[in-house]
Amino acid sequence: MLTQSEARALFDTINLSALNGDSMNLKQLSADLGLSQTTVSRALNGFPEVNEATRLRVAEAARRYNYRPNKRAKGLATGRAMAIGHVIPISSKHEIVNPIFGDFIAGAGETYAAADYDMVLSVVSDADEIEAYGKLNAKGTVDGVILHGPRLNDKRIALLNDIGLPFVVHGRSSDTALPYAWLDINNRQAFERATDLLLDLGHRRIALLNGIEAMDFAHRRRAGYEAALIARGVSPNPDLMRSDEMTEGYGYVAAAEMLRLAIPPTAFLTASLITAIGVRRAIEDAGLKMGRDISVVTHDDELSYLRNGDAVPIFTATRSSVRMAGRMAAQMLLDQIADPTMPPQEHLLEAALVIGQSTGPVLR
Amino acid sequence: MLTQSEARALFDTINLSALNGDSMNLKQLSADLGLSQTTVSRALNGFPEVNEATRLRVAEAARRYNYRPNKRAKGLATGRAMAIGHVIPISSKHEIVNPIFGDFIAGAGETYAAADYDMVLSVVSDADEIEAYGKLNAKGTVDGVILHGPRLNDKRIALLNDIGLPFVVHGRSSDTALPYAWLDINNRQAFERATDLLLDLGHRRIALLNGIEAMDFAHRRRAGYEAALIARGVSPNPDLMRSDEMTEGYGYVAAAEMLRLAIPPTAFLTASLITAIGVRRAIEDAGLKMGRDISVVTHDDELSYLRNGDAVPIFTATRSSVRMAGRMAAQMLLDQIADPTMPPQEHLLEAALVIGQSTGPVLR
DNA sequence: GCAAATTATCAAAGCGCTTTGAATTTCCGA
DNA sequence: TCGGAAATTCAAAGCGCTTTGATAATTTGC
Repeated sequence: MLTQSEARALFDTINLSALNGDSMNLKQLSADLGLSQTTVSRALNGFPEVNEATRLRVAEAARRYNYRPNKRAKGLATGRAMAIGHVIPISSKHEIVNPIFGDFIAGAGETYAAADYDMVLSVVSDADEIEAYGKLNAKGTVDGVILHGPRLNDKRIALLNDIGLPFVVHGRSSDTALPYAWLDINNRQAFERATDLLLDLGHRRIALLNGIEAMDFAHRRRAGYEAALIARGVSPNPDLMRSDEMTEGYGYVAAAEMLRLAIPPTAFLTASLITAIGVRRAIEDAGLKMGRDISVVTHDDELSYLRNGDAVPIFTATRSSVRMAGRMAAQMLLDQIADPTMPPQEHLLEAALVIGQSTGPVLR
Repeated sequence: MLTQSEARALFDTINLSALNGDSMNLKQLSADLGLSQTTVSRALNGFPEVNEATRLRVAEAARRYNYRPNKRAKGLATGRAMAIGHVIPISSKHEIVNPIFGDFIAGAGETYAAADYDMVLSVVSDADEIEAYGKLNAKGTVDGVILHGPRLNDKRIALLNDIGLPFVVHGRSSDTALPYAWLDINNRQAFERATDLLLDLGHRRIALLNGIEAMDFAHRRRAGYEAALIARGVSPNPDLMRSDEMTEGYGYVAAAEMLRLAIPPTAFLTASLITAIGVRRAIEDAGLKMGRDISVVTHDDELSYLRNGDAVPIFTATRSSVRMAGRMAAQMLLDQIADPTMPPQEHLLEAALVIGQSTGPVLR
């Protein structure tokens, strides 16, 4: 018969951790190895002052016990969370929980995983977004954040600067005085080129189904569109411009209405593939054929589950992978965290203009 | 002139924390209040043994200093991570980074936020998924996980049971012996009813564009579809069944091919709205009209940015909000964590069958 | 062959919180 | 007015890690 403490001692020597996950810890592991916690910790973290033979022995034991340093303890000791935050405001108006976000997150997640960082998502109501950053920062939940969906003169940028939490903006914010790190595509130029293409094909009544124009990207796209029109002496027509959240239904309704105008547009420029799909539906409902009767150019974020055709694109499009953007933005942030003295990085990606089956010369 | 230590002392009394986030902490706060850390901690955490006047004084100071307990320290002391994990395997084959996932996450995120839990996303390569759970568990990163995209006899369920990490499955896994917590929609019945509807309309050649059938939900949907056919004496025709990832392109290609058959189908049953959009494109490309020449029924997850029409649905559909499912699954998991003795909860949601403009009687 | 330098290891403090067990204060009825 | 119960508050230990500042073991230089 064992005494209670004997039983306890025996129990402790048995390796349960590999099975039930009840955490082998450093104390236990170093006791088993007959080493100090210091040495074991250093062996595992690649410090130079530990004997190579010892290191091997430690590594082997760690593997056998499936030992993984407790994240909270490590974080508390080092002062680093090893996590990056993404705040997702949820509102009826502007849904950032959209397909673009999913792909961006996937890309960023790949980068985090490679660097052994976690990704923390905070879903908050629109009103609580500002507070959410303060909270993440004060609680020390994350080492940095990615800022999504920047608006014109976005006040979140100043906030993050003030609280001193490293961040990278996916997109840019016009009229923001402070320097800040950002990764954006050249929205203005992309839409200018897209509009140019349509003008080259003889189109003069070109409709713009833009995203919400309080969003910086949409603002820039409209600027590109208007600049291209004006450069050819076509004055932008308010009847042919809409701005809304980029849903399929928006594309359908807006296009259907415009096609019923006395002088309907001959081409559409839309802000997302999903909206373009709505436009196509409206075109076909009107008994017309896309690419012959009506041209469509869209922006294509190369979403993984919504491809714009295979070899030959369905839609003529300005194209830039949002997933790649996620990977890059995440890396920028990790770099900045690793070296906080670095000046804010800026990254402007050019979108490709790919020709698909949705555009053609204007009919006379 | 101040000595260094005087300057330091002064510095310490100034409330910088509210501005720069350099963490007011419990020690500092209780020193300022002239109270012990114990009392301050208890005041903030609502323990009964603290004087109400004191509690007010503490709360007020905490607010003024924007004090938020350090998450890692709290977690280390309590042994709880206050975080839930979602593992997202990323592979070329089966993209879980799909629109459904985004909405589910949004729903779950709402529940977590309300309970002051964080959401941790782990993006891993397909091969690393199993290890990812072990890692999250051993490091103590999360208190539980949601299991996504269960397959038939999914081995991840046994793994999570073994390591003792609380989890809830979004979906179910047929042929799994162990009891486990799950939330699923009644896929079988939904597709049985959808097929019934088409049969009632006189259709006999009904095509099924299913999801990947290694996935449990797709397996059940096919079972429902076949059961309905057989009940009416129609034998399932392999030429009219496909199974693949639910993209738009898949819907288009599969439908286009089937419409070229010697005896083409008169109706399609598809697994997602996106696939249905591809089917519609194929129908229109073939010069036919959806709802008149060809009927389409789809499953609709009520994604926030991809609505199936407004008042009148575009597609006749089996409908169930995946966002709501996210909310519920998250709550189930939190409940289970709060009371680990609870037997695993099971939740079966029925899908609504809503009639849209995409179905009609078969043409003779 | 011995002091000095180098290498390998360790004990203990500290990260910021919670919680235990004890100490202090206040309140009440006898 | 006094002793015990109730109400408050506190000091200290502990969560599992890293890191500092020794200490012990081994080599090296002369």
